[in-house]
Amino acid sequence: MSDSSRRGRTRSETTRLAILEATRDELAAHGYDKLSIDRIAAAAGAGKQTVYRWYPSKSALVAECVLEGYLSPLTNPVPDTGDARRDLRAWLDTFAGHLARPRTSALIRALAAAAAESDDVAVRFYEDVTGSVEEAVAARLRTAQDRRPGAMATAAAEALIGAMLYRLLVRQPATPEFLDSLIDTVFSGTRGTGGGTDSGTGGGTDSSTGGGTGGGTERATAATDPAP
Amino acid sequence: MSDSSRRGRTRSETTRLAILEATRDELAAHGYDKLSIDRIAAAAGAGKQTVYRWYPSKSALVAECVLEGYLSPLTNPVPDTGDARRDLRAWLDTFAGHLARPRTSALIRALAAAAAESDDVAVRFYEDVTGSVEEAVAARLRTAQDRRPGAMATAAAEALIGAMLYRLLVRQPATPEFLDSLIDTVFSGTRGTGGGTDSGTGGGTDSSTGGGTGGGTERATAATDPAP
Amino acid sequence: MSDSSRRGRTRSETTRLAILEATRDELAAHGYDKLSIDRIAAAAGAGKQTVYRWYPSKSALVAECVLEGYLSPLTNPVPDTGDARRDLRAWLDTFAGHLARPRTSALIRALAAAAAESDDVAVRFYEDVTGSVEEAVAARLRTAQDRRPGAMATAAAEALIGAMLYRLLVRQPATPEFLDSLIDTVFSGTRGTGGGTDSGTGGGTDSSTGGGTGGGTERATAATDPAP
Amino acid sequence: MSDSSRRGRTRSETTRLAILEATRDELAAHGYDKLSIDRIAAAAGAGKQTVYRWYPSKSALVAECVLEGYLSPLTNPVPDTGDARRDLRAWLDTFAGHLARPRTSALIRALAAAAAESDDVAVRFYEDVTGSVEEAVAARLRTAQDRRPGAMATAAAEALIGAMLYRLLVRQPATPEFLDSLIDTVFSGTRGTGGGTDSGTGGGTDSSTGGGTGGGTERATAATDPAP
DNA sequence: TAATAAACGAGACGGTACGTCGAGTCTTCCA
DNA sequence: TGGAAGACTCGACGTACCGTCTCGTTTATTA
Repeated sequence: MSDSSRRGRTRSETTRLAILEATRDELAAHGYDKLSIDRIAAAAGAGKQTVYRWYPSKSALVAECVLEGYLSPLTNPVPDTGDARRDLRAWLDTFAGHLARPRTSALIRALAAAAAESDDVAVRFYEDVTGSVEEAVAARLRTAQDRRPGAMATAAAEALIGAMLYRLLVRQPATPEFLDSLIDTVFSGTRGTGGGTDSGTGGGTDSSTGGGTGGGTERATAATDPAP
Repeated sequence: MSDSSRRGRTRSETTRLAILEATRDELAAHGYDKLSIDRIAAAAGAGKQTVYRWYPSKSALVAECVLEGYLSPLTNPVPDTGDARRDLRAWLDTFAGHLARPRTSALIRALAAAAAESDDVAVRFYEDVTGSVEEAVAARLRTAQDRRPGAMATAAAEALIGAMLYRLLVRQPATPEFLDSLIDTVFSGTRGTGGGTDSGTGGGTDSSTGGGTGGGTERATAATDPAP
Repeated sequence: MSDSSRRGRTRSETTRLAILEATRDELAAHGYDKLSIDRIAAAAGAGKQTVYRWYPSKSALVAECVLEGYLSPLTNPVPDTGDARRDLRAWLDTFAGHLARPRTSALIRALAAAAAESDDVAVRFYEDVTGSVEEAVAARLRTAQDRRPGAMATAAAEALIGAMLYRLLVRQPATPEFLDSLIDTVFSGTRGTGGGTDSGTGGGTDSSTGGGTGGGTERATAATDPAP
Repeated sequence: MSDSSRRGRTRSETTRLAILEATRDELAAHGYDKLSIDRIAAAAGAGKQTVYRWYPSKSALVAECVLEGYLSPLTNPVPDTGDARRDLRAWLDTFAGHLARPRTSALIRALAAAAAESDDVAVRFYEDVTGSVEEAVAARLRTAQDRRPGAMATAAAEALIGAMLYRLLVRQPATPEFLDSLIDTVFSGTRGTGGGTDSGTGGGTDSSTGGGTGGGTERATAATDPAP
């Protein structure tokens, strides 16, 4: 192959990884638009040219980090205990736990900024990170008893992820109460007696059941209901 | 007042506005992290010092733009025809229409980047722009017949806005189908486009088959309405 | 004037001089082609941009140094005691003394390199340094009793200077013996260290004396002549 | 021997020459301090390592070029017709002719710069190029009828060469008039009203024709004398 | 006829300096 | 005395070469 027969010294894997790690650290420490290639190269013990040889731009570098998985401590699996609502609530909690860590939140914000500035990063970000998270969430919704159809599962997953990202961007903490309300929104629609956020709207519970709609929904709702 | 009695030349309103407009244009044209104060000053016909006199940093400048309303063609009112689902669907459509314009999307993305990088901008962004949009949406949900409680209305509003922002960031178009699914998610919870998708919930079948969109929405709305 | 009415901060004379001095030192220390603008700026306590603002290239910087007189410890006056030969021999000795100092020789070599690489520097070098030296030497020759005509005085001056420069470039020391021979060449032409060296052509002696031109020359020649 | 019995591939003469030719071309095209080993290697179709294997530095490379004779189109023989003055004037003309060619002058200037920057190159330059030229000129002077003694012949030769080099460095053209004056200076010492530059010195004709031998030199001197 | 070893082209490596751009500060003049 | 113009220091940018170091290949010599 033309590839294998290429002459000249081969690319140093060690250096490649050192650069990516340095980039991740810089990203967490200074954010996307303060990224300094000089600093990254120095931290990686590499020459600047070596960085530029493989990554023509800041965004390409960040994109590679994404691809390499350095930036996705987010992709934890969605549990499956049979109760979709409870499962997603648990997953959401873990997710929020990650985002609450200063380093991770800085990283995600930096990544959001990178995605905002660069189409390439945005697409990579979507395809390699949030897309897969989203798909995992959507898959869990599809396999729930209510058999939520594909498009809706996607929309629901994006609503969850989008709301979390939004809170992160505007610096609003994702409190347990908020997560509850979010899950309620996705699982109960308008009938939000909420997973307990609502107080004293006992009637709400009825109405939800009264919906007479899905047994699946019912059970899911019931699952998170404090009082069966 | 001490203000009015201050000696010397008074601040030039003309210049102030020229700076803000130049900033907005730069933001739309180059994004947040490529903002150049030099360019802004030149475009505004102002000295750099004049810019720095009033705005100590890039983010303060952007924040002022936000405050001034240059960046919020987004705050269009939520209609109220009595049908909350239809109203919000309509509002979402308008919203998506704004975001589909290249200049506006560039602006919002730049603003998201600014918010990601700067706490100050993030808070301003929230308080002056998305917060009020969110509140308008939440308010509409609260006044709906289902009397969605406060926390849930907020969560639902953020789910809508967050999903839209997320789509913007990852460069996924907000198709009408997606908006439909989003509204369905918020209004119908688990029952998707129809209860029929659920396993063994006969009642749902009708609505799902009724499918389509407009009709579906109608029925979906009806379906989730606790009190017909 | 358009110049005097220019607005904005005025050029800092302090900085200008610091840059030129740093350049001179760099030139003596590292030579022309190892000049580092970074180092010059740092040594001068100036920003690189300030250097580049005023001097678009290394050669322009060096040329300015020349013009400013930093590089011409060479222009010592040619004495005039009435004996041109003795005067120029003395001047040549002083000249050689300068060139023997390591710092000065490094500077001149650097300058020669700069002149070799850049037309601009070459012309400046000629007009501001060697040209004036040459003219001083030529002037002394013209005012000698032999009234050497203009073009020849120039050629003789360039022969002297050129020979010195050549010795400097090829690292040959300018010994007193060499300086003697050089003066002999210029003042006695073919007759070398003395008319007697010629192969018995008495006429030659006549012609030289017969020139009638100079008793002065005669005397000057006699001065260094071993055999009167 | 140890040399001939060495194992392994032998040095490629083709490559060696290609490198030297590329160096010469680079030198003429860009000058000494802009020499790029990268470019030379590329132009020679050689790897950088091959260049470095044989020439540890830019100056060694240039020195080798000198040694190889690539840089000495200058060493043309000094004619010997019996009239030293006329011979050297002719040689000087040829010499000036070489220096007038842009490529050659660029090469010599580059070489002067190299000599200015590097002791090694300077010594090589002297020993292999100008030294031999100088010696040829000096030898012609010594065999002249006036039997100019060794030291003076050297000084005179260096005066000629130095003056030419100086003119080259400061970008002053070596006009025929200048060459005449130079020859006059060396051959006539103080009495020169200048050979060719002077008009109306009929006597000059005689001297030139008078050729002969010793008288020739004598007469040549006389020829330039305005006053017999 | 192998095995061995040096030189070869290619080109990636850690670095240094380049010349440019922008940030934010500090004058100087004008209105 | 506010504001334009613009020079200042500082630091990062992305590029060009430096001289060194693998790579895989080619060509001699030696076993």
